[in-house]
Amino acid sequence: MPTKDSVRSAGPAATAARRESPARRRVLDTATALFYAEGVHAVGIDRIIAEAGVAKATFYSHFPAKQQLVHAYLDEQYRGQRALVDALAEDLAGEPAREVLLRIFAAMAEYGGQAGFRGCPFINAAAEFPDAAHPVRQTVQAHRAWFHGLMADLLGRAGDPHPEAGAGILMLLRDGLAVGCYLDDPAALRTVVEDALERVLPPAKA
Amino acid sequence: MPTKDSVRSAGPAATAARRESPARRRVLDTATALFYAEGVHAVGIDRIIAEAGVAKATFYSHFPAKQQLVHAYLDEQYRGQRALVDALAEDLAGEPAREVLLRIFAAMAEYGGQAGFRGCPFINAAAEFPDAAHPVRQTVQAHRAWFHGLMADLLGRAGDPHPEAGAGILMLLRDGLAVGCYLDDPAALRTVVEDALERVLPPAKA
DNA sequence: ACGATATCAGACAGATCTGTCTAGTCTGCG
DNA sequence: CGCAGACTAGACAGATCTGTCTGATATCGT
Repeated sequence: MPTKDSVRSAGPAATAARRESPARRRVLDTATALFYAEGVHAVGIDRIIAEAGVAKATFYSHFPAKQQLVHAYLDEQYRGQRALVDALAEDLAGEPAREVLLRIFAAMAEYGGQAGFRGCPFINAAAEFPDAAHPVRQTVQAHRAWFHGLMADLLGRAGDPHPEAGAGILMLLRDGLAVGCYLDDPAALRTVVEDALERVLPPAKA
Repeated sequence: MPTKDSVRSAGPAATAARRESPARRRVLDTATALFYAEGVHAVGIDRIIAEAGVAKATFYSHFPAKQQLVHAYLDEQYRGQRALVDALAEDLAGEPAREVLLRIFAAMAEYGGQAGFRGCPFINAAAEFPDAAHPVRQTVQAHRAWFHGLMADLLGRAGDPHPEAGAGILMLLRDGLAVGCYLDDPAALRTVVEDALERVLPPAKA
């Protein structure tokens, strides 16, 4: 059996499995923390490379420009959120879909209560990128489309007669929850969102 | 009867009635358009004074620093939104409170569908200012407290048994509506938010 | 006419930003 | 050993940003 390294440029699988440079990872981790905590435009390359402990030339060998780093940051957030929620849904595969929805929102509310929570990275990034055609905005769209689809799917399985309409409402609640956990009291929002879901979701099967 | 100008430093009324410098107004109008459309950090002073047709010294004679301009921008947004919504509520003084709520949300959804809509200026500004103690963030808080209070008040008058709980939900819907009108399809959201309100609000009196 | 005030045009300083480039170091593999 | 690739340190260019300052011009009340 060949080691990963012995398989070189032998197809897409090899490409995907290629180990990530530690310098690149450090840069992306640092950028993720800073971009999220302070905003994309407020954080300069110099600061990222200083805090990541990476030389400038190294940075530019991994990312052609800052824009690509921003895009990589958001893309990773998208993949990460998806993986997290998908894992949660898989854990609850036996539960009724309505319960899965409740748990997803509960998880989001709990996450929004953690120290350092600063809202939804996609909403925040969209605020800084007005051009809807920008790659950053396209990742935001991808994230929204995924979440909307997931909501519609779960609503359908929960017996909602109009899953698409309901998904729109759950999207409102999701965005409101993210914003509210940043700007208002996250602890209070936990019960608020529970209450909202009770009013919005189709009643649990008797 | 004295003219406005003949009354000088004769009390708070005179101060409030003092005419605004046209240059200052031009600066604030230009800044409002640019900050909202492109974000605060993305727009520099040079650009604002160029597009406002104002000299740099003039700008700095009216605003000690950019921060004050940003604050003035948000403050004016806050006052403007309040005035608009209060005027709407006054127009509908005869209507039941439930109807007033529906109309407020309908107005917001319609506003969010206009070309150039780029989300809620307060949410967007908050995304760019991480420090909760910053004056900008305090204006954001003031706006949120006002809207939350208005919602609770109207819900109370609409016969909701738990107006505070309901106001939290309406806050979720408001934030979600603003974000959604920016990032999704505003036309579709009009019916979505109507639908959500029907599920959330206490039923209309028979 | 005169003085106060507002405004304009633009140079300037100092910081910071992005991105390029040079030159040297370290590491692992054949 | 010898070489290739990844990395480091930091100078540098060119743009841009905030904020200050000088000096000229226009307006307006008295």
